[in-house]
Amino acid sequence: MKWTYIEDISKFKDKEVELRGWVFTKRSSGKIRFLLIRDGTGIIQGTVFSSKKDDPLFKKFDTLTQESSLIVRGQVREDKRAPGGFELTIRDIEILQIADEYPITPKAHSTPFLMEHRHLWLRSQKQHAILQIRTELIKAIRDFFDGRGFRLLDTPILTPSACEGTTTLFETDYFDQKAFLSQSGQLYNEATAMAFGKVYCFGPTFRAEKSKTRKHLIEFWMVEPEVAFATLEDITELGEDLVVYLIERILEQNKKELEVLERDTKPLERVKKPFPRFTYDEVQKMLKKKGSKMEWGDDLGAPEETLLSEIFDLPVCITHFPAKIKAFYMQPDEKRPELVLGVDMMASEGYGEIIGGGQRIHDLNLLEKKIKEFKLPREDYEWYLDLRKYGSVPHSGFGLGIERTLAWICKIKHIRETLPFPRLLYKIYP
RNA sequence: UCCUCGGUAGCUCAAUCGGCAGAGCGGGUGGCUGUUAACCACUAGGUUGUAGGUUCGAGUCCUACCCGAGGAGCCA
Repeated sequence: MKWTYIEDISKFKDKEVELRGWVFTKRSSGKIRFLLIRDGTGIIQGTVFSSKKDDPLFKKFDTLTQESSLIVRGQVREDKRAPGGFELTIRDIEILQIADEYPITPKAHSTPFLMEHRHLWLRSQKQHAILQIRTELIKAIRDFFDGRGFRLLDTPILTPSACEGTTTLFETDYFDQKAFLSQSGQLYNEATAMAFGKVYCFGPTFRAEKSKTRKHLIEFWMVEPEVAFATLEDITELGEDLVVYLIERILEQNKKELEVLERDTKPLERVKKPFPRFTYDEVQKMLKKKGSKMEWGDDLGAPEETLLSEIFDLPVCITHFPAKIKAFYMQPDEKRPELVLGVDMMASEGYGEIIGGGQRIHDLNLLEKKIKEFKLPREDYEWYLDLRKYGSVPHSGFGLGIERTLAWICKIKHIRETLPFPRLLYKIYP
């Protein structure tokens, strides 16, 4: 008999199949019993009928507990009464293991309890749907960049120095030296961009920041493109194209999952180019008018992000930030040197910043000056300065946070559900 | 790191003014031929986060600590 996955079940109408999976739930009603089987690709209801009370199949059924592993064989039938439209008439049950009393019941549980059982929570429908979208999102990101001729060139996770600040870095031993877990692949990306033209890296990022909010993770994933010769304008457009493409792909490929999550897809369907685009000056004035306490020179806080998404129902791009609130490598605006050519993209529906990037300094003298101003150890940046000595060109890039993007697409409250095993402030179990 | 709230059965919660620690779900047993978080009956299940204090008496009041949640700052 053919081993079949539940997602392919519609191809086997009226055929005998073998399913391998786990007990999702079961119900019994005298001489008919219902078994909901999940195999990772879907859930199907199996039925056992018998006129005999002591039928051996009933006896087997009765020993099954939630999440017991098994192999079932039977005939696929179309049945409108069954969730999913197809049902399995069970002929045989082969038990692999009878599960202990399963901690996650079909009733309500608190988040702390579920997080303690994250390794099991992954089997629940909603969590399964989110992570299913995650795998599609990652595939879509790869397809977007690969389709545009970008080269995937991953940057190191162990790095000899801080890219930006040192307070938020995880430190570890590297033989007799110190090493830090990467906070961004950007500086290395700039080197590979000068070698390959347009590149991206996709990997985990580590921030020892003691932030405890629904938008923060200690370990998160980021895709970072970097393009030689690109300006702020070019890179902003690339960011828009990427986000539009990702939303389209998920809407196409993950209808079932979005339904499980009860996600209203209308706000996502609206995500088309061009996004509203403003300079920092304009945004600061606009928000001030709406009651924000943000002064010129302040970064946007959580209340400002909420306010922005109340005004616009599309993601918003903000450019030309005060140099003081951005990183040392940001290219200053020619007309107003107190500003830098950075761009942040705020997701709609209050999800906040998903993209941060901009144009990088390509002038050697200016970069040297900035390194001094930011009191960075020059010896750590010699290789980075080399990029400005040997054929320097204007170039730009950005980073897109995978988990924040996914939280927005799924419209879930907390970012911790967007990856299989989130690392949160002080929390590293399981 | 700061502010706020919380910790009672395996889980989710209740317990009036300080006065016998309870319910639903889950588990077990039995019943039911179409269940959808099935239903009905019975049943077992407790060091009330930890340590100390006040009191005739503390789940409840006080002190310290531990753990968790929400929010802020910072960021993607």
